[in-house]
Amino acid sequence: MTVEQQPIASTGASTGASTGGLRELKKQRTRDALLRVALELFTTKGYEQTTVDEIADAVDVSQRTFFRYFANKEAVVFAAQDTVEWHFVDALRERPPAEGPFTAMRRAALSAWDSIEERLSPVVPVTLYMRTYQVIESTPALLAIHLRRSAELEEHVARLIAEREGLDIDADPRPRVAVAAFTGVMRVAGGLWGQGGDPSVAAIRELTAGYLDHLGPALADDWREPA
Amino acid sequence: MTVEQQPIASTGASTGASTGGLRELKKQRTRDALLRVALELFTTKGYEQTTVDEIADAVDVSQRTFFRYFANKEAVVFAAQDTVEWHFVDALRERPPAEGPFTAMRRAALSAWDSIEERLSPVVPVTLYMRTYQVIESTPALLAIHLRRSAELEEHVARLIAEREGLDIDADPRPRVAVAAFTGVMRVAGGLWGQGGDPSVAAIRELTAGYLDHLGPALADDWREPA
DNA sequence: CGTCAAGTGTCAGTGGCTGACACTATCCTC
DNA sequence: GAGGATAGTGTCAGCCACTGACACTTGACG
Repeated sequence: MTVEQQPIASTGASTGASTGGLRELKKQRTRDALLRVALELFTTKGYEQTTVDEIADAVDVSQRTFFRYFANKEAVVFAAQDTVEWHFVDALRERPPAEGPFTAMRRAALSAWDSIEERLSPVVPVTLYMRTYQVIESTPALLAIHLRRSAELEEHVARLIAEREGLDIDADPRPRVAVAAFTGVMRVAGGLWGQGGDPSVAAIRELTAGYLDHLGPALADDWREPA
Repeated sequence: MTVEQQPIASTGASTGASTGGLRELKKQRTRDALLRVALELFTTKGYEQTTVDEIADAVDVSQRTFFRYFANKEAVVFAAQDTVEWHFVDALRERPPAEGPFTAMRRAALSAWDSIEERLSPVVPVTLYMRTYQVIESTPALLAIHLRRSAELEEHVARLIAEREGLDIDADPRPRVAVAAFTGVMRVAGGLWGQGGDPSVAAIRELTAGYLDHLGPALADDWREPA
């Protein structure tokens, strides 16, 4: 699985090209190679079954070098996830101020899924990301970290919502509470999608939309009316 | 910090005494000693600054023995948390069927805090547990695991709610959605309590109650009315 | 071209965790 | 109460993630 250095010109954008020095370019290539090889290995033989040595060997660098590019083994897994999450935040920032908080979050999530491909593919093929997400959901150690990262994102989003509504986040509990409820539902959808059989973007988009619709009814204390 | 074996009679209940053989008793004592020494060290010098060797040495057993009692270093931390969580589940089971799902969860949480002391103190002093919880909230690695455990608990609670309401959990999304929103809010309260200055049971109880009250208003899309 | 700095490999070491195996202590039976 | 079955423990060797130190190589730039 060795990844040979390709001719300089053909590198496809990648993360953030910065200035075009040869040094910078090689770094970019190494990072890309490590990222893709790692995800490929994780999705085929499993996260815990893959050692850092294997990844490094496949890219012909030392283990030490791997750790200079990624703070730890998990960091590789969440490199793509990071892009996806910021994509959602960006989408939320673009919602018109007239929309209420919940509507804004809902529409941001859906529109983010619609345009995820363009944003993600320079970093990593979308299908590889999808498979990676399934690995996250099914590997306890990764799921744990994913949830903590989600909690951090949640805090970030709560501040954004507070700002939107012109509220002091430490005085008014509603931003955090609303966001907590929202991301709670998102997580349920994500979890079920991870177990379900359809690993497409469309599938998670629809699942998300459906579950969000049930939040209002679910909080009513009387469930005699069917969902 | 060596913990010497006390005379047989004076052992205070502990986890689950089972039959009174000498073997069993020694095991119980070792486990207890490991648990308390570990929590004491974690809360004083920090989780990551404490090595398993230190804990084992303090109890005069080998590192290997530590790992025979606890699957890993984290398991010690969550031994007490486990008791607390099951206490909530038990409280939920005791709510009258007439109560709606959300009301039942809310009251179960509050009543669980009211009676946590009796349930917890045989395992570990309550103040030690409180300090441990703060360690969890402030140690990224532990927070991650805590969140994953919460997600598991959440699934369990969702099944309970579905059962209560006579619903098929795979057909009706409301149980999972309601529980996700509920525990999302609980988590926000827990997080803020961890940062705040008052490490008492009363403090988290009140914080929880207050935040749950805001869930309804927070989901309304119009926040012009103050909370 | 030569100097400087950035990037890399090697090495040694720490900490969490596991399997194997021999040893010791309780238990249970005769 | 001796003696064998069995549970629990210590020791040892080893894997893997990760880190600091240091020497070496290679692109950057005057």
